[in-house]
Amino acid sequence: MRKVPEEMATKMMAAADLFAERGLDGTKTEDIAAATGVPKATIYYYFEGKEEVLSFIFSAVLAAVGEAVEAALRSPGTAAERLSAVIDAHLHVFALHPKASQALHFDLGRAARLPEIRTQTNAAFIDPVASLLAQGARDGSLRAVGNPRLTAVAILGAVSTSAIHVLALDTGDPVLSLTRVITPLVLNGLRPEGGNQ
Amino acid sequence: MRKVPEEMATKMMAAADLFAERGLDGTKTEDIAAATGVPKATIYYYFEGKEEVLSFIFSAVLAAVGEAVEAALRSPGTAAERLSAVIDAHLHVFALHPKASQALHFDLGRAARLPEIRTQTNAAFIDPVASLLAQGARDGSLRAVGNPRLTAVAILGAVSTSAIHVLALDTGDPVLSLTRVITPLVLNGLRPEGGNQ
DNA sequence: GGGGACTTTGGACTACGGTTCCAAACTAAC
DNA sequence: GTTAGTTTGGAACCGTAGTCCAAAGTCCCC
Repeated sequence: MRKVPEEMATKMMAAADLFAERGLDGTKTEDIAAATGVPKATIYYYFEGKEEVLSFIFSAVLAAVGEAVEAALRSPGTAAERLSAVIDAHLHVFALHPKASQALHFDLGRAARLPEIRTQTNAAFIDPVASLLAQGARDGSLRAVGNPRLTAVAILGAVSTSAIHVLALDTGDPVLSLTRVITPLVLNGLRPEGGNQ
Repeated sequence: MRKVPEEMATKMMAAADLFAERGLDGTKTEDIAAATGVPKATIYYYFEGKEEVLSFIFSAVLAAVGEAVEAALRSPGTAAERLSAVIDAHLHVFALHPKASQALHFDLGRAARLPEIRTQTNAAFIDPVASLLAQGARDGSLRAVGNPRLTAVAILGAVSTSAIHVLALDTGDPVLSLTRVITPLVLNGLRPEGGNQ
């Protein structure tokens, strides 16, 4: 993949709508060209194919998740409080890029087979949350768990599955309100023995 | 879709491996024919195309989930205990049909666009769990939650995302051992106010 | 202001694979 | 033994992802 210029990158994000609506294979390269205003030949000049366009969009979303999560990690407070901030940050990205997020979730198989996407998912969410869980065990704000990484994956699953669910239902429910469902579930779930909040 | 005879149905399940490995589009109809031993023309006699083969397999898995969950629902005990049984039952299905489950998760987009699959997911998991949560609030074994349905979706997400994660990593970890990660997370997360287990 | 390197684009073309079609053989029922 | 349904190989059709190319445009350096 050639280095994608700023303007091209912006235009390409319009393809997220198509991918979210119809999936990668339901989307013709011509459609991408039409939706983004970038002619097919030009798309192929920059990308190896439509799968690479998809992964380009995914990368952008994952970068946004990564930044949001990182900022939340640096917020003040106990590990438990920061975990709650991370969940909110994650939900914010869904709210900000609903179509791209849906595309990411729906073409998960495609995505998961791309190594950079996999490492980016780890780096953006799983690693930070896993280490946060370890910190929580140390500072006493969270219960120690047997497998922090798997626990992080479970949290990721809970957040993203329900966010996608809400986006797909498309009742006007703001995704952010999910925090009222998820955060107590997770924080109580990881509440230190005997503790109460 | 014509009524699929028993033997054909059994053979077709072999296609799950392909779908899990390469996804629907990475799988050629010829490959399906080769893997199942059913010639292409015969496949087209019974199914409208490969997407219908996929959805046939998904339906089978979801039916298995539905049965397992229903059995768990009928087990004795408080709602909390039955919720724990439901999670185990769900994990059992992943352990029993790993490839088909992976295919289901990876080609989720395809699946989610098929109305029967969507209703089957609701019927097999979301509805029962949501009503279990309501029961738990009544029998006092679980905290009352604002939105039982969304909470059920979050639980579903936690279970399936981490199960897929374990299956994909393909370290010999048995999927069933996930119960030690998920069940405490969920049950503590839904523990009634002030209660301890 | 001319030349080289890179970018942009239209349009023709290729190749692959999903799907359709068909006709011959087979099976089962009555 | 006739009819209805099934099974299959093989050929054909067709849409579309991806390739190729050549003409034009842009940018920068001298």
